[in-house]
Amino acid sequence: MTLSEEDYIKIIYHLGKGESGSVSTNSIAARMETKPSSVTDMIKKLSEKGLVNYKKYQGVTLSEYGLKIALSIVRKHRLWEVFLVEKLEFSWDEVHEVAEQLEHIKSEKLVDMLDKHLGYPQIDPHGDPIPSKNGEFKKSIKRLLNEVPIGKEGICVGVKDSSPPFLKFLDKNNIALGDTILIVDKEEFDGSLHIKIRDIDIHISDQIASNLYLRIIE
Amino acid sequence: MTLSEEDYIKIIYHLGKGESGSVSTNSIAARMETKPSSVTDMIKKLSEKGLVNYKKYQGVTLSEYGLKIALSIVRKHRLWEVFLVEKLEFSWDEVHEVAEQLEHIKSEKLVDMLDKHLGYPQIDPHGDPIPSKNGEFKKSIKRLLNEVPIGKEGICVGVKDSSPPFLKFLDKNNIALGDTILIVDKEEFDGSLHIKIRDIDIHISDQIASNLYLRIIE
DNA sequence: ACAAATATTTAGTTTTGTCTAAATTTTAAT
DNA sequence: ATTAAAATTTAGACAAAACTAAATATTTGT
Ligand SMILES: [Mn+2]
Ligand SMILES: [Mn+2]
Ligand SMILES: [Mn+2]
Ligand SMILES: [Mn+2]
Repeated sequence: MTLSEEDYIKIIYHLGKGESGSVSTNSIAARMETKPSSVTDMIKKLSEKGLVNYKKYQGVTLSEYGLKIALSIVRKHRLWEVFLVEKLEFSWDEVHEVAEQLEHIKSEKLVDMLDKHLGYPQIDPHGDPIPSKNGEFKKSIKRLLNEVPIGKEGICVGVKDSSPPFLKFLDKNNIALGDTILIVDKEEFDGSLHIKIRDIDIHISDQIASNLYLRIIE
Repeated sequence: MTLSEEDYIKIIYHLGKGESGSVSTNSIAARMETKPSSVTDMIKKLSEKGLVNYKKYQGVTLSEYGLKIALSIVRKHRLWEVFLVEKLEFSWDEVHEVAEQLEHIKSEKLVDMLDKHLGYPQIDPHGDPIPSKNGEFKKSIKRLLNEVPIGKEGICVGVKDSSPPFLKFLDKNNIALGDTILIVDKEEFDGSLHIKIRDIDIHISDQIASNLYLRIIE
């Protein structure tokens, strides 16, 4: 597998999750930042190699073999992201570009030992699940913080309200994207929440909670 | 710089240290495991880019700019080797192939933070010096253990006698390639040595010491 | 149902890095 | 000083991955 083939396979995997299953040439071209004609050429090659199922004008889906490859690349990508954040002090939003390169390094032992070195993480810094060696992983869902049941834990992955006052509030309360948040308790009276973030308990209003997105595993 | 260009530059750097300075087309071809005609093509391109000095039939040398690039690749290669051994439990002889890939990852921050994560190592697992960010590094020399002055430290990089009995002896005494060895003292009488290896003091005969190579910095 | 718009594929080039075979230059041997 | 051997370069070709422009196929709007 060349680097380029791997990127195509990974993109087809990500796009293929948008229901319908079959992925269009143009959508791949957009994600790859290339031209549709180049995509057609590559799809033909991937099809000949048995990585995708393809019928002219009908879009493309991953074969079983292609899915296996896709998952192994996603696994590597997310493990490297964890490494960059946990070990090299990268922040949440700096890791993607580098992981995009590191995911192509070929060495089974490297991936295994990296996994071990990181303590077999289940999710990456963006809250996305990391496939196991044989391609299994738990689904994750994105929910507003105020809709998360008590006792659940998730990673802060986005805001609904992105106005400066709200962002400033988050900053002042030391809540940042990428933080792990545990829902400790919810007040019946006003819907406000007790949450635990970086081992510190804080209390936030329903208004705040309804503007923060959490990604939850399972 | 493409991956291939970087490999050529690195090889020209390594071959260029064998006196004479100028590197032959055939020697590059041998190291790259490619044909001399392919080397000529690449040399022309590198020459146009100002990375090497080249005159037809006269061999090639790195330009100042080319040397800078070469040192940055060597730096990355050796830092990754340290990472693999120190953090991922790779052994001495398993790291090269993987480092050969990792050295091409492009991210200044990655290299800086990796360096920090590793505690700013000065030498790689093979005892070779790691260039600093601005390309400086100490020279290293390979010497027989019995010729190393008292108080010096080095990394065990090879054997002169590779017969099974000798290798078995090393194994039994827990001396392995890649180990750091400190010369504690030398007995005048028989030339035997007191050395420290993995914090353990051991006593070895001159005969042993004259069959082990150490790589010493500076 | 049909024309217009959109999506996709084909045809023909380009760039990068490689190859083989042939030509040229340098080096080594008599 | 020639000649033979070895090293190097040139010429011509190929595969991978991209592009542009043109040709088809599919969808959509009326
Ligand atoms: Mn990638
Ligand atoms: Mn991620
Ligand atoms: Mn390399
Ligand atoms: Mn090394």
